[in-house]
Amino acid sequence: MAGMTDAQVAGLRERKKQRTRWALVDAALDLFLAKGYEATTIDEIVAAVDVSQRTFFRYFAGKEDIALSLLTGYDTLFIAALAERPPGEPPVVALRASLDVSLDAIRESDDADTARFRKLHRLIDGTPSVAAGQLRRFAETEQAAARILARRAGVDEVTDPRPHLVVAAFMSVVRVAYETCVRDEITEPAEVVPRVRGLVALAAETLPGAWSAVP
Amino acid sequence: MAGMTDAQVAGLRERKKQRTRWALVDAALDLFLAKGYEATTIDEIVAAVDVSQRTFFRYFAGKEDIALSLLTGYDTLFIAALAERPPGEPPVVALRASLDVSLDAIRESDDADTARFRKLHRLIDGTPSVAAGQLRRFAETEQAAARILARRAGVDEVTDPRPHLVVAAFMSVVRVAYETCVRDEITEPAEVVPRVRGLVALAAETLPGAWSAVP
DNA sequence: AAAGTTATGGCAGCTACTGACAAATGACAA
DNA sequence: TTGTCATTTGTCAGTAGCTGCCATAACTTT
Repeated sequence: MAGMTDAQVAGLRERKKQRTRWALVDAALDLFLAKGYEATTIDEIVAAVDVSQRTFFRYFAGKEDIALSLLTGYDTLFIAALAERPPGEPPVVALRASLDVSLDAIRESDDADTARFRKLHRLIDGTPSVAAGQLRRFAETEQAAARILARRAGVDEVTDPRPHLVVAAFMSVVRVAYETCVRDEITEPAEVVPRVRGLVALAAETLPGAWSAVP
Repeated sequence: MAGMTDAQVAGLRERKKQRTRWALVDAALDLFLAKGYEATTIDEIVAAVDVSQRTFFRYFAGKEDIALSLLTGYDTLFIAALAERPPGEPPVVALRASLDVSLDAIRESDDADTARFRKLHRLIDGTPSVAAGQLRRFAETEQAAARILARRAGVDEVTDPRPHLVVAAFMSVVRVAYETCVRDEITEPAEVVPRVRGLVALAAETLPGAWSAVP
């Protein structure tokens, strides 16, 4: 795959939109890293790409949105993969397999997306409002995943919270894994991916014992 | 306890500050519920209490902050309780005991705080930006709790992520519990508290099996 | 009662964000 | 090619969140 961000074949109009979209993202990430997230204004971003401010807000909901826009593709991939896992499979197995799909996508991204991934990880480190945006993304993905697992298991997600509990615990482990990467300034996809896998594996051996330990 | 929000004995100045602070909170919550969170402006809140907008921002960082300000006290209580648990205790036991402390505080709050609690729960339901603020609060509490558990266990929190994993999973269960309350419009502390305890107990029996199920 | 400390108010200003309308630009068919 | 249609873009005007600055008012202390 050449990354999920390019619009293979399409009309001139669509290609042009994608170009300005990613031009805005790249300009924003560069400015954020150069002079700080809060200190960067929308006006500076749109000036670098030479579009109007109004156009910016037609593409993105705000600064936080453009900063994290790279990751929405991987989230979508994760959810799509989860929806196609065989129904008989245990929840955690399905979640780990779907996570592997999105991690593979991160590792096999093209150069442009890899560069954006690195920049984003450097940005999140030391920018609380972007980190807060991350939390929102994880929560949305969690919601979608819980719905899928509940349907798979054939239970009503309103009366039975167990699918949601499993997904929440799983996603929180993934989140902690990414957070340790940010903290240790591990920005390379080739290093991030195995670390996330490793922490999920560690959680799988650690957490069951931690919960049941009631002396 | 008469709630953690009143300033027992103190100078006139301090008492006055607490009064305007909670007057602002109550005015804000009422306005948010009456005409919607986004539709309520800071100007309307300060007009109801008759202070200047500038003063508002000396008390609160913004709308999100004032909406969730009631809960910061309970968070502080949770962290303080966790810090005083005996060091030999297993992490999850310490976390559950500390959670009980903050849940007891919620149930034994005075009438004013109970009313605020109810309003806040009604507000979060259907107000995404306030719900997002909740996520940030939980993340901050998680950070603090992880640090305490790491010190207790005598491990370096940088090299050993296990304390953080346990706390993250635990806090995510608590968060899901609150979310189900909001979804089911359970606003009464007397109903919220047992439900949170129940979901934590359910997680304790469900999650270990879910993680280890690797056929 | 005076001096010192701290909270408040008023203002000026910046930035994020939105609605409405007009101009430009790509899409498509005759 | 040209004319028509749909969509995108720019401009403008306005609202609201938020901050720094300085003078004034209010409590505190001696």
